[in-house]
Order: sequence, then structure tokens, then C-alpha cells
Amino acid sequence: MKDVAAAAGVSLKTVSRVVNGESNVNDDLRSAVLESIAQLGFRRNASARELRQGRSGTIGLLLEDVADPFYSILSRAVEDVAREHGTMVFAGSSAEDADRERDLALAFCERRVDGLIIVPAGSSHSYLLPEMQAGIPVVFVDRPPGDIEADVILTDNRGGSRRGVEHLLAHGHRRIGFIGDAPEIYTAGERLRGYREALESAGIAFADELVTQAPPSAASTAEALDRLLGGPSPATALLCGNSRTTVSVLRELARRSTRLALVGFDDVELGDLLQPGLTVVAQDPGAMGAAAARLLFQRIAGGSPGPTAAPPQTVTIGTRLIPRGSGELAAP
Amino acid sequence: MKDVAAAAGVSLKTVSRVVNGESNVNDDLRSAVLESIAQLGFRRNASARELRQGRSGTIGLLLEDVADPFYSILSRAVEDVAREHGTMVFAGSSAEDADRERDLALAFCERRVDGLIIVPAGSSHSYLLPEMQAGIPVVFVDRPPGDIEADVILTDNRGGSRRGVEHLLAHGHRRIGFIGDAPEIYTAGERLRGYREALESAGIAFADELVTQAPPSAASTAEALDRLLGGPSPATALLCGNSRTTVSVLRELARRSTRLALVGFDDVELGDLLQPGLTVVAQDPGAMGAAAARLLFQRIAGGSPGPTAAPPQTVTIGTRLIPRGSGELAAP
DNA sequence: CTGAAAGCGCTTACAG
DNA sequence: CTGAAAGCGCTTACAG
Repeated sequence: MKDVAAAAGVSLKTVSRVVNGESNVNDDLRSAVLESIAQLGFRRNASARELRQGRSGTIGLLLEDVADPFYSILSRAVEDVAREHGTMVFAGSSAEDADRERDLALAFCERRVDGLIIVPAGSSHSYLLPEMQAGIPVVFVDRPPGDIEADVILTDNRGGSRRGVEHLLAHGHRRIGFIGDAPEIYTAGERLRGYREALESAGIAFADELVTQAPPSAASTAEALDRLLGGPSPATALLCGNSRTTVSVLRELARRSTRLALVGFDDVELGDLLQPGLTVVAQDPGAMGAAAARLLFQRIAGGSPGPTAAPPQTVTIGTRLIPRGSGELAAP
Repeated sequence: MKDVAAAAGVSLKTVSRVVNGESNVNDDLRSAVLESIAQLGFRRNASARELRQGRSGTIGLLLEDVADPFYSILSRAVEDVAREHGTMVFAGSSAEDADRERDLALAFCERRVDGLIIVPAGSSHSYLLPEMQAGIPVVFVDRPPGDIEADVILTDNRGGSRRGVEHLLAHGHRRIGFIGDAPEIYTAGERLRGYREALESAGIAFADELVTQAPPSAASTAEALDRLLGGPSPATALLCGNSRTTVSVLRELARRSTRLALVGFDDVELGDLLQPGLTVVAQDPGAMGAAAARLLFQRIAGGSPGPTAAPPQTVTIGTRLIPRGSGELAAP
């Protein structure tokens, strides 16, 4: 900027004014400055600017895995909202590892992000308290944080799951299985709860042998199906607690050429092209990302935290049941 | 850092040494400093550090759309390599818009990224020349840049396409259609070329009515299929030039209950669960992202550009033909 | 409308 | 092993 000023024969401050699009600059000086900028290939140094301003114009986005379709759609929605606010996005994958989540979050804070959106992997987030008190707003998505109070955007997991089971009940099923992710995972727990509630409301006793909770894998899915279909009173329908499990179940059913009424939690691409089409309880990752980003920028604009700030919000986003065939197979 | 120094009763420079993990610090002083850091909730300001060091420890990643599975997998691979180098990733979606690409790329440069990975949307990249001369290495992925010489990582589009057609030829087909993306798109052009080459090698005349080049949409796909299947000598097989087209074609074929031997360029999730399974020429977005990131960090380590630097490299990554049924339907 | 001075929070280069 | 001074490239606060 000093060089540009020298080349244009003006002061550094005038260059600053031009670069920042301030209006109160003489037209001749402005064009002289612009010319020098073009000639020297000048590009303002954001680090210096951030250092002085204290605001970085960036936010951090911490996901489980950027490559997972659910999170990549969420990610794009965050980016689009950030763009409206002239803000860039740092993205990182925690790979469901609490330490990695912490490292990334603190690295973002060291870069003085204006705010943080986190899909929590760990179960304790007190490490963020100093940062939040220092004025970095944090919004959690998909799962609530542990140990601290903060804004969080959730899917209506319990309601969605309940609705999926009710759909199967409406088609005459009474033996309905559930295969979900590991019980430590918040969403897995909520979805199981919805399953139980729906059964209870229908006056059907909960049966242990119809429920599996484990990280999705081909082996665990095969085992779960053995148990579901093997006994004296096999399941005639199944709610899959997440899309990885759904895919795993579909593969295993195809291998066995077994048919089973099926509802998947979370949509999968090409679900409509399967035979039969896959009925799902669809989440809306785009809406979740947008809601998280909107809330975050609201907090950023709100200024300092503390007792004056609005209390933490929990936003629950609804699901949509999409019938495509697999969930409408009638009970034998 | 000044506050930490005061609290610990040492100089600012000693704090700096501790924070940076330098070894030559007395153990007592070190622990005093660490205690003050914990107590004050100190976190080093990366902007100040970057300003002084000139290196930001970030790279920019510019994709067409973070939400697209191909790019989100590529993105994760880039992140993993960046992680090995202690580097964070700024990600942005150009949405296939040249202006947006330019804006994002220059915003990244203003943030003094150490390097840039770009899936080009625009056809001219001379705007990057000043940045590259200023020492920011740029690696292009998936498509080559326009107007400038630079490193680029490509899929073997032509070879893959050729192989897909040869596969269909081997199953007895002679009337093979091609539906690809708009001809301006580099990959679309290369894949069409591969299609032509394969036909030529087999001594089959190129037929205009069997080829469609348009952005994938339900309407354009329906039209294309009308043309392919309508004439006196309809196509018996089809190569789809990209995954969006493939999905669109599958939907349209399902609607018409028409079967057609089909090979898709680029894999799609659940392709194995369709009836018949979807045969594809698979790309390897993870390998592309990793290769791009590796090359970029090599350039970053290499230092200043100019005549001493190694000349631009083009790396071509092979495809894999995955037969799953749809491509093995024999010609009538 | 224009500019000179101070300072953001670090690291670099140097002295002891 | 420890520290005092200068400076990275901007913006802020102020004076004219």
C-alpha cells in the first residue's frame, strides 16, 4: 500500500480509502490510485487488516466428514449464507474423533474466526468456554454439545422416527425391527426413542430381539438381519436409523433375495430408482446449514456475549416422510 | 502475549518461544508461562503471526459445488493432505460461474493463502498471473486452465470413454448413443472424443442422431432418448457422459419401462443396487484431490516461481470400468 | 477531501 | 538461555 501511495503520489491513507471504496476521495486521485494498483498488481493483505480490525471475515465449519452427502449439502448451505455476509468458510472434518474436533476448533479460534459452526464429535465442549467468553459465538448442528449451553440446530429425530414406524404400522405391520447406530450417538438414541414411543402408542410391546444398535458395517447388519428374521416370529418390517445402515441393509437383502417392508431415516440418492423405491424419513441438511449460519451471523452481529445476550436457542427442523414403495409393502 | 509475559514475569519473547515450542527455554520459566496462558485463556493471534511470517498456513480450494459428491470426496482428500502439512483449507463453490470463480480466487489471494487448488469454471485464467508471479502456486483439477500454463490433474476422460464404448461393442452393440454435457465443458468434449475414437477403431461410422450434448435436465434427456430410440435404426446401447445425465437417463428409462444397455461415466452411489446394476467408468476423485494437494505442497516447498522452478505438470489419473449388469446387456 | 502518527499482536534479527 | 527493539501492512483516531 505504501508502494501504491508512492507511485500515485498520494498518502497511504488515500490508498486505503480507495481500496475500501470510501466515497470521499477526489476522482483524479482515485483513478491515479487505481492505476497504480493495477500496475503494481497490488492486493490488500487481509492479515494486516484483520489484525487491526479484530474481525477476520471468516467462520469455521466443523463437520464429521466433508465427503458425506448429508454434511456436504449442509456445508454448501452454510457457504451460501456466509457469502451473503462477505465471509469465507474454513471447513474441517473431525472424523468422529473428539481430539481432532478440539484441535480443529481451537485452530479456527487461533485464526480468529468470527464464529464457529460445529457438528460435535466429542461429548464435552467445555474447552470452548474461554473462546465463547472471548466473544466467538458457536452454533452446534445435528447434535447438542456436551457440558455447555449453546445454540443448536437439530432434526426432529424422535418425531421423524415415530412417523416412520407409524407408517409401517398403518400398513399392517406388528413386528417392526430397528437397526440404528451406536447408542452413544445422540441422533441414534433419539431415533430409537421415537421407535419405542410409536410402538407404545400402538400398544405393542417392545421386543429386544428386534433392536440392534451398532456402527453400520456389513457384518453387523448381516447379524442384525439374522436375528430379526431368524426367530419364531420374524420381523415383517424394518426402520433403519441412518442412511449408511439403510444402504448396508439393502445390500444384504439383495444378497439374500429377501423382501421386507423398509423405511430409512435420512434420504439416499437414487432411492427412487430402486425396486421397490425406498421410502424414507427425509432430513433437510440444507435447511439445517442455512439455519445454523443465519443464527450464527445473528449472534455475530449481536456483539458481546454475557447476560445481556439472548439466551441459547434450540431450533428443531422437521422431517418429511417420502413414500416410494418399500415402506408400503403390506404385512403378510 | 504481553499480558501473559507480565503475568509470568518474563519477556514477551520468552512467551513466544514457549508458544512455538522452542526447546531452549528454562523449565521453570516454561511452566510459569504455560500457567499464565491457561489462566488468561490466551490463544495466539494467527493474523499477527501471518502478517509477520508472510506465510498463512492456509490453502484455498475452489470447486464447482461442495455439495456434489465428486467434489466433496475430492475436497476431503485435499483436507487430509493439508492436515499432514498443518494447513487449513478455505473452500468455496464457483457454481460454474466464471465471475464467482474469479472473486473467490482473488479473495483467497487477499487472505494470502499459501496456494490454490482450482476446478476451473471460467475459460480464462490470466487474472491469476500476477498472483502466481507473486509466488502463490496454483494447481488446477479436473479441467485445464485457459490462457495460462499451470499444473493440472485430470481424469483420463478420453481413455475412459473409449473403454466404455469398447465394452458395449464387445457385447455386440453397433448402434451406441452418447449423451454428454454442454460441449464448452472440457471433460464433455474429451469424453465425446473418446466415444468417436472407439467407434472409429471399430470401423463404425459416427452418426449425428446418436449424439446429444447439453446440460443435463429431465427435458433434454427425454428429448435425447426420443431421438436415440425413435428412428428407423434405434440405439441399443448408451454411454452417459456424466453422472447427472446417467441419473436423468435412468429416471426416464424407468418411466418408459425401456431397457437399454448402459454405461455411465463417473460412479453413482447405490449403482450396485439398481436392477440391473449400473455399469460405470469410475473416476477417482479422492486420488485426484490427493494428487492435487501433494503437487501443491511440493510447489509451496519449492519456493519462488520463475525460470528456476520445475515446469508445469499434467497428471492424468486413470479410470476403472466396473461391470455391474447394465453394460453387459447383449445387443438384440 | 487529505494526511501524519500510533498501534493491532506477533516474529525476526540481534545483543548479551 | 533471555530479552529489547524494529517492523510486518494495514486501520483508527485525529488534525487540518
